[in-house]
Amino acid sequence: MKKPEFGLLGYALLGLLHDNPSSGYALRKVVALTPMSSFSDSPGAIYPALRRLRKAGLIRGRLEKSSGLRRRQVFHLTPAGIRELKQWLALPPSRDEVMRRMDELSLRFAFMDQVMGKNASVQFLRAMERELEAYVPSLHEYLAAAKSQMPLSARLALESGVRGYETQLRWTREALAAYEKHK
Amino acid sequence: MKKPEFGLLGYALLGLLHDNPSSGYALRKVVALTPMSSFSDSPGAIYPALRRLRKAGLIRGRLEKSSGLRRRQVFHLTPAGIRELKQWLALPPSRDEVMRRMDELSLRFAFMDQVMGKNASVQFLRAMERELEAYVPSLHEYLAAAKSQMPLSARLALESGVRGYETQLRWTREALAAYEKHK
DNA sequence: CCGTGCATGTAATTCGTTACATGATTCC
DNA sequence: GGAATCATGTAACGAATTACATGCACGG
Repeated sequence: MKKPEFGLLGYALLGLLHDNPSSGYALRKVVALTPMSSFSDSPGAIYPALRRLRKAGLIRGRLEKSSGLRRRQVFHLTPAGIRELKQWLALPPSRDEVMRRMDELSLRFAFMDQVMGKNASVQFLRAMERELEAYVPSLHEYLAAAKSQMPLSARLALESGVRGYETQLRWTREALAAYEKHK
Repeated sequence: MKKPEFGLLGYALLGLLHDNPSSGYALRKVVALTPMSSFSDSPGAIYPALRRLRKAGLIRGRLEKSSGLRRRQVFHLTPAGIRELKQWLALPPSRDEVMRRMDELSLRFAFMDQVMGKNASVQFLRAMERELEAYVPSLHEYLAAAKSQMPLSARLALESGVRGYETQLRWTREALAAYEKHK
């Protein structure tokens, strides 16, 4: 009996619903109109994802007839949904995530303060700092070893990736400083 | 009659095969051991992708019995494969790609010098610079308008994204400078 | 009465993932 | 003889994409 998994989109929706119970249509607009646009706002993505969450008992919908329009359903988290969201947010950033799924880490962190509190945010940032501090030097090593045999554009593309991780590390440290000052 | 599409992985494989005809196993190792690890190196990803490319006539395999091991197949691009690769590489970076698919742009650029020549690389970078110059200010606007209502971690997560695009823009300019000097 | 915006959904297809299966060779 | 490495593949499943379908209400 394996634990069911909900995609990144599923968790994104849980996070959005935690603070603002919303209809599917409203969620689509949030995804489309904010810098969450790495997700698809197509109905074929959002509505099936909501149905999966509902079937798993993580969200419940209230039908609203009031506003003269077509019936719409406002979803909110159930206690099980809150538990699932917190469990996901509590995962510390792993090496693998830092290397290949920074987008998921950003998403987790974005919800962190509201759902888990500032202490959890600081823990999260510290773990991310550790992983990045280990990963960035290994990228530099690879680059130093490989650069001489690469065409210019390939080398530059690789350097662009390394820059990204360095920027992320700098950001992590500044974010930690922001929490320090905030206390 | 719609033009068939090959996934990002398909084009990655075409790009790798352009300079180094390789077996599926060798391609898996390249994906696993270099910073191309955003792709999956699982056989369930690589082999079906190769079969699709072969069926479309973009690659051909030569069976090698020589080395005592199990029979292995070394793939190389056909003329149609080279055409398809070039057509993909010739696409100028669009606004949408800059916003949500920077990974694909990096991949295109990595193969650019070898397959299309340095002039194409410069054209590509100039277009990317234009798109980023238009996009970054709009992100700043959004951030300025929204930041006051956001919890700290959400604001910081958003700022991390903006930093990423700024870094990318700086990199683009430096890359252009590198090509200037190279001439 | 027609287009636009609000609002929800399904169908076909494609692709990736995990897990499994197979087979040959070399090293210990 | 058994583990590790080379090498290729399939099957079941899950999830996203595009495209289509539906229905209500309001403004011009």
